[in-house]
Amino acid sequence: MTRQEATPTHRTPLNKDRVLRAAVALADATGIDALSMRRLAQELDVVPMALYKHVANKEELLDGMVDTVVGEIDPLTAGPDWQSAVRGRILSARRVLLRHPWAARVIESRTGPTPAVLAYLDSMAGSFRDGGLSADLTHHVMHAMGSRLLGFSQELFDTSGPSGPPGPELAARYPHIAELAATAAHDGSSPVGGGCDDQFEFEFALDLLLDGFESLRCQGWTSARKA
Amino acid sequence: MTRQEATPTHRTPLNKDRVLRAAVALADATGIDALSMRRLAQELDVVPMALYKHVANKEELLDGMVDTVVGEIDPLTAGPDWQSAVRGRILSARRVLLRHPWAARVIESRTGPTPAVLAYLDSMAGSFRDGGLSADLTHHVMHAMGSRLLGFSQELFDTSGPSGPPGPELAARYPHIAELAATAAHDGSSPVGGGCDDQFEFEFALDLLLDGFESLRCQGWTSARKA
DNA sequence: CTTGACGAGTGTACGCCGTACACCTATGCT
DNA sequence: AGCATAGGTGTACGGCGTACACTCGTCAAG
Repeated sequence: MTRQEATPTHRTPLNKDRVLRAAVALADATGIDALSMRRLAQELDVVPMALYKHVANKEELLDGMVDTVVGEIDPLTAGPDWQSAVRGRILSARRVLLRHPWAARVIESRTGPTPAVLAYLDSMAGSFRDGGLSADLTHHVMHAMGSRLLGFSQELFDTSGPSGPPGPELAARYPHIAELAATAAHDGSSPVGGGCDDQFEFEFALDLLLDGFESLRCQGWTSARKA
Repeated sequence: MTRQEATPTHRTPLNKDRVLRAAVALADATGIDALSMRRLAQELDVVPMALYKHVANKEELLDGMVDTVVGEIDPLTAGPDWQSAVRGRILSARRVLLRHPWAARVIESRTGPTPAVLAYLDSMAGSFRDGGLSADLTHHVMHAMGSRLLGFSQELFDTSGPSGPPGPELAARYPHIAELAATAAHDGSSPVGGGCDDQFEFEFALDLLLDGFESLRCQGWTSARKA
């Protein structure tokens, strides 16, 4: 009985890809805070230290997770103009980020770009250049877009908090915020932006920026700063 | 010898304010990752658990730190038009955030707004309203500004990384990024945005947005979405 | 067939973290 | 004088990331 082909003592062996995908799934299911090396190992029926044969440390695990989700963004699709091409890709990125709510915060926490992110940003820069923006303008435009390039704006505060009714004393202390909440409440909302149509807000800012870029391009904008 | 007035066995007693200010100082000096309850207690010559008489837990400590730095933002100053008033206040916020580099990430990590942040946002909303923007437009405008309202855009990646020379193979793989880096390199830069003039990039996006808002206001913009 | 290198998974252990809980002690009011 | 209270202490627990030494199955070379 040296062979144990029938007995399931042999699990399919680990590899970096399985580790990363399990990590993404675990973060999707239980939130990024609950993702520890120990919990992840447990999920893979393995002892914690086994993970370290496939990722150097937790930072590298997080980097890999970022690359995994960035890899889910749709490739470029041609559009009638540069703006709609960029717009479509960014909205695809947004859909990906909405599938993985933890990803935005993890991306922000990385200190350096990972290969998949670099590739994505590179192709984005290419879209701007192809659209006729100068290298100079493209540079500033990429900065101006910031994390919106990756499909999210940091919402400043959790838009779906359990914040109850505004309360009159709060309205007295923060009258303008109360007013905004009231206008948004027409389609179901809570005090500081809860219940807003996030998708609308995202596209509002995105289009404002894209329109601004196009207008700068038309007028041959160039940065006025000199050496 | 029941009195020990001469002996310095009595340290000036702790209070929430001293704790918060020590925490801010420690984070400024050693970075947010090095800020632990134990290190902070040590800094205050106190046993770790003593801190919990003044803050409920670490989350509340971080909330208090956020309020402390937000409180450093200059109050509103009147300007010739609403845009310069808003612009000035935001640039003040930016200066504060640059003094406390850890603050942006901590603010992003809070799940709900703290009182000082609410007060700040409220007065910002008031500036937009006073400038003639409708409550509706003000709402979307606040969202569009996102964290820029508080003086920072998430730079997507550390702009001052130790990333060495671009390297030709990197330029081959990411040609557009290399091109942007090259144009930025005219005033000292590194590959992915390192060495850029962050202040310029920030104001570029800020002004683009403010100009867009003003133009929407002039044309009496109203959100097209209906019930 | 033996051997030995090697890659994958294991087990133990260390030092850090946040914090619950019981305790002490000086202060100040009744 | 008695006592409640607020502020600081000490101990302890469970969780974290991970260094380090190990075992064991596989497979190529001799």
